[in-house]
Amino acid sequence: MAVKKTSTKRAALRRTGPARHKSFVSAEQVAERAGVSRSAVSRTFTPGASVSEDTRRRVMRAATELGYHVNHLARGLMRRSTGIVCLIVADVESPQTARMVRAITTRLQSVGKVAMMINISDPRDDAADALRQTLNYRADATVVMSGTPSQAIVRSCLDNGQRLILISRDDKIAGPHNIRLDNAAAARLAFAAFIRAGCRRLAVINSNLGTPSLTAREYAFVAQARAAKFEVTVIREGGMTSYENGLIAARRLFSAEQRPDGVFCVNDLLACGAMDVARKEFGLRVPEDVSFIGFDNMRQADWLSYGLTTFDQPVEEIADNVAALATENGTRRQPARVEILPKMVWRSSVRI
Amino acid sequence: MAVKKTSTKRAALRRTGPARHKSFVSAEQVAERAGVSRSAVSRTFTPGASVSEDTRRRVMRAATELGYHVNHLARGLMRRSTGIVCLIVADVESPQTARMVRAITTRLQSVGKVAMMINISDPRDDAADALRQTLNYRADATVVMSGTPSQAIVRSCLDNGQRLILISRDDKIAGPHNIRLDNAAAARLAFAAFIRAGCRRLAVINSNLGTPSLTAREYAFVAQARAAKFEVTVIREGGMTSYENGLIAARRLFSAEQRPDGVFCVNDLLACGAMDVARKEFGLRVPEDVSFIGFDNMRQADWLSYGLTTFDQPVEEIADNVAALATENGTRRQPARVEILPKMVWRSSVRI
DNA sequence: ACACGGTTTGCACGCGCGTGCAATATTCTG
DNA sequence: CAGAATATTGCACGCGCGTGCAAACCGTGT
Repeated sequence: MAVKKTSTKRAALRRTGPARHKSFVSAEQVAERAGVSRSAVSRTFTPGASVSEDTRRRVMRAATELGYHVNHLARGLMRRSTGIVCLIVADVESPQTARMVRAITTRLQSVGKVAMMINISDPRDDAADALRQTLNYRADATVVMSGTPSQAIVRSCLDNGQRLILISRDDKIAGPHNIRLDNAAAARLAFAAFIRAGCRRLAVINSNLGTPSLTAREYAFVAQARAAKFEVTVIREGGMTSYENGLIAARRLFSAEQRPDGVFCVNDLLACGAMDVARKEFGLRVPEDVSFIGFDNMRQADWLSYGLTTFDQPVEEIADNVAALATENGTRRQPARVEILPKMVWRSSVRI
Repeated sequence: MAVKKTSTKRAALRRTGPARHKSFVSAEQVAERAGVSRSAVSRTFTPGASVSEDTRRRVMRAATELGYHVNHLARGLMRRSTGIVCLIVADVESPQTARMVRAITTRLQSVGKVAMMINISDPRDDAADALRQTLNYRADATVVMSGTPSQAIVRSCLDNGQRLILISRDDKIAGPHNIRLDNAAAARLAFAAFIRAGCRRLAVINSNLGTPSLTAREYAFVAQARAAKFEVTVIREGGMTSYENGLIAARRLFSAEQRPDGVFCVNDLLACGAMDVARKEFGLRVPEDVSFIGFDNMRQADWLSYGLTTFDQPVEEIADNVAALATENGTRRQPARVEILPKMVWRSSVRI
């Protein structure tokens, strides 16, 4: 009884106290108004708990009248799970990344999670600061889409029981789940497509970023071509795989004596830039004079001005995997390794 | 002394107990290892608190050894602020939205906040579910970039003392902060530009979305043109202001007997679609045969294939305002009303 | 030796919530 | 109608943390 009294006093104090600062409604205030114990309020908002229909109604009424909303932070303190999933990303503005973010956040919401987004400025960053944030907010899982986390911080996440999902991080890091694309296989398909189209002077456009997955595309293409006794010009331009660097790279490429007739770009942004230079600045026709193949299948690849043949990153499938890994509860022995073969999307930038 | 003992026992139990489930390290475990009280640990991680250099070092050592990370959720329970800012968005994949999201999340991080992203499926949604999430996580502030929140849920947020920032929501909602663009002024500038270019047959391309800001652009343009005795064709196509709807709208527009020679598109995506159709499907030259003006200044507007004259949404300035409003602590009497005049960006899609 | 001012430390409480346990209310069975 | 079985409720504790308060400590001056 004494306890009840003090609690009532506290609640009353909050409403009329000197602080007067607007504050969130607590379960205790709802309980007081509904004339029940605080437990009853908790149980009303806990699916499967034992509450009579009568008290549930009274609680709900009081809750809506007061504008009560369960505090997920406090709830996360009790339950094992906070419902938060962190997304670590370097370039949300890039069309492909945005596409992936959309797919993942939407999918996560549909399984009752909420996405927290953490930007890192440099894709080559080790993302340590970002992962620390992740730990600070006790995220159920962390999805790393950019950056190459160091072994130390990865260990820290894993030791704390946090699920870690790496997307397209081809580095050899032990522990976390991994979702990757078969970049090499795609690059070999690209080479085959150029040969079938009759291309003889091949080129690759990449950036100096040095991300493993981008490098894998370049290397596999070059290796396959060299094995078939083809010359390949490799151009790496700038620090990001941006449209602008595609422009610059193409200018260098087409200013050379021997102009290539088949250009593999490690992503679509570079490809769009390169195609624009080929057409607007060198008067070349695509695909008659030069063929292009990109990677990602970003929305713009399908625009009339480009019609870019490319490889689709199946973002929905990736999102499904992320959601599954983020919500699974049974502790598995082995980290998952999902490998997806990107499908080639034929458009009009390669001769047939 | 007795209390100390039980707490020690608890900590020991956690490490070797039967649960064996990996769990996060708590301040108590750090305290035990460092041989200090838990308060000392708290104070070590609280800037400005009184801790001697000696204990601070010992705490830090124990913390890194154990892999301790302050639980921001529990901290948010005590402090007034959780550090979370919610972003409510409908179409993260749209280039302009992605651009804004990048600017805002980056800016928020630089002032010590972290962004939580909530997707809503339909921009016409009232975003009630999303705002409830916001309240559940006790976000310090909520930024609404899409959707038109109903007065009821807005009230609920405000009553709970949550800051609410609306971006480009021109609806008349009382209470929240508002950051908007002067759409009407921009539209009038567009009209003036067309006239100076010698355009006589004007048109507007819009969607059926009916978002107030989009509608404002259309209406202001039409009103200005009518006032100057010009005919204006208005085409509204589809439910979203997408590239694809730009294609469809332009096909209708240029199939008419009287082809327009100046087209104002309420955003850049529509404009790119429309330009592509004009050039590829109707063989028109831009800007010789027809001029285009868009809105947003998304990255693609500057691509060689488009060179679109448009109005810049100053995302950095908007992000600055958001960060300022999200962090201010003094309770202000009046909600802020920021109005920004978008600057015209001249490229090559309008004759000069 | 003592007093005094300043710094550091530990205790204890509360933030808002979920949940095991025992007490109580309700329904069912014979 | 008694007694058992079940459904509901309240109590009390703990989740991990910040912080006011008083005790303990340290150095200096007399």
